[in-house]
Amino acid sequence: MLISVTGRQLRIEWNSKLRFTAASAAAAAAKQRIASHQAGGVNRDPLEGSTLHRASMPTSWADLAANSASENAGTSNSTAPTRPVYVPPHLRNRAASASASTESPPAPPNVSSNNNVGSRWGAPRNGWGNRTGVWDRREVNPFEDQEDAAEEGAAASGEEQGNMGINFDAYEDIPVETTGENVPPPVNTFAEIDLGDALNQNIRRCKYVKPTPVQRHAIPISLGGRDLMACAQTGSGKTAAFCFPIISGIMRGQGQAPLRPPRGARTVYPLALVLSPTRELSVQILEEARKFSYQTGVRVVVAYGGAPINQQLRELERGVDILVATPGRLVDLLERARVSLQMIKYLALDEADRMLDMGFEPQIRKIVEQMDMPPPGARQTMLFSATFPREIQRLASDFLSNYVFLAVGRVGSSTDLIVQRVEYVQESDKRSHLMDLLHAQRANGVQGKQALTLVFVETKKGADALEHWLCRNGFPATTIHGDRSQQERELALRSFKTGNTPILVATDVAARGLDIPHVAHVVNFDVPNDIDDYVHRIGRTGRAGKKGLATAFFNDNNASLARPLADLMQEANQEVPDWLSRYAARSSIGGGRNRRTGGSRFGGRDFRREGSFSRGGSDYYSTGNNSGGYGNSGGYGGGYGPGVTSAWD
DNA sequence: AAAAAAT
Repeated sequence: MLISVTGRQLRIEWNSKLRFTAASAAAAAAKQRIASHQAGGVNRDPLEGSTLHRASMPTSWADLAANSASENAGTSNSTAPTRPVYVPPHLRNRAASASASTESPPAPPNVSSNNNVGSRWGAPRNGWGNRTGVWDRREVNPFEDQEDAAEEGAAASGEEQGNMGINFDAYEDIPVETTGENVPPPVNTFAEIDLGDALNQNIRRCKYVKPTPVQRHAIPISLGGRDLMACAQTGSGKTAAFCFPIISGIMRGQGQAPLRPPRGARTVYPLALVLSPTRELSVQILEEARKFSYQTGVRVVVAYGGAPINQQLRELERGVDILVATPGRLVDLLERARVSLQMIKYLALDEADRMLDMGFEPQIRKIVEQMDMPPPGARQTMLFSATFPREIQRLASDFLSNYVFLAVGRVGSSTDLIVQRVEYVQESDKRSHLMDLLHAQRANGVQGKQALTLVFVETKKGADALEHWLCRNGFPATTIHGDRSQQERELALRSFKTGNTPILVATDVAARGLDIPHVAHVVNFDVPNDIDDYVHRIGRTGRAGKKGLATAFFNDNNASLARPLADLMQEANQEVPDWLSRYAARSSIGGGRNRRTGGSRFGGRDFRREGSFSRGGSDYYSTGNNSGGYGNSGGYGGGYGPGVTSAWD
């Protein structure tokens, strides 16, 4: 006890000292990085990335020694300060699988006496590096529920297990196109890709039989070391598409990394960063990533606002390889120097258009460009966005290096998975109309877990009011919006997912990315002003290839959406009511400012091509390479032949 | 105009 107190005090003292050196070291590192980058010294291929780290590492030995000394001061088995050794995750886990059941598994020789292994794995007391083995006993089994369920009822098929049962047939005719130089060819199966045993096992546990279109294309591109700009929505298998290459890359331990940079002892150095717009989405990504990285030794940690920071700091101190974060909280952590981005090899931006809509561009630019993150080319960057407007194009050219552009058609765009209905409902009739729908649903016996209803409203107050009203009228409802505490939000989401309150009233906080199985019906109680928001909202149903229904309450207040809505429905082979067509014709006179840009069923297209078209030159990106251009499903016998070209006509 | 996000 005394020792730990002493150790703590010592660490605090050292910390303040180190803060000074950390700043100058970071500056030196940045200079060095820029210099080596300019000199071409940075290895652009992460698959042989060892030079990357060496080139960018600060080498102040004195600071390292000081750091080691301070870390060792409070512990009993310390010897002379040793050189911090990086042990890649695949080695960390080696002892684990061999001796998971043993009480005290043997430690790899290079770890055993290393209390200063460092900050990435956090405080010595908690980090794996300090324990007798590398097995993280605290790693909870993310598949527990599922395995329990499987034991109880052996009949539990994939289909029964929520989003595990993906209807792959629905994906078959999703059009995909890639552009860029030397695009790595897509794969048809996970087996074709060398992701490693541990990851393959997790893929099996997830019951993923076959990669989705975005995965088929994106995974080889990322494994090939290329940057990626992907137009795809959540629900298309995006999370796995960026997680698999990251986890596999980290496990390969590309680049014997190195000495721990001299920085505050409590600074952590994640290898991968995933940015997402909302807290709930971050949590969801975390949960998926934990499944994928189970027993790989790769640690995933989440950081977001609205929750006590201390708990997140403790989690970080236990070590982090992949950090999932919302921008605000991450900036906070960076400013406190609790997180350094120096070691980032993978950067993934999820729902980038959403993040810009929410005004995150300054934070994102700060994180990516103004802190200590390696520059494009020295890291691998994946940018995901449902749409591809000018701002995203700018972001792409600033953040990415020689990237591959990948456009995946909307899930359900070419099938009738989501039945869209638009009903003309006056503002004052909305509640009773909703009640009618809910009664009808109940009468049809569609209720309970299998039929969750998600009701979107425009305002937070409106959400609360509607929730109350529904509850009073015998429909168990809950609500999620930005005025509720994070705890309330998470509780509401859980209660909805479990079917406890099968109606969720939500603002746009829930519009994008959230994957809730069994949402059978999305009601746009208030129609959004932006067609993209509409697309995202209805995308909460018809997930993973299942059928869904979307009903919109439309009235005179929504005139501006008439045209894009009618167009969209037509594209999706939905029946467009006559009155809506008339509305659309009337409102289109003013000019289609709200019209979708880019290709019909895709969120956008590679603007580099448009650029080359408009310059009148040859189409650089689609000629003279092995895979650019329309209908680029070469070598990929999957069933989307005709769909690809027609989607662009 | 509203929503989200750091405190």
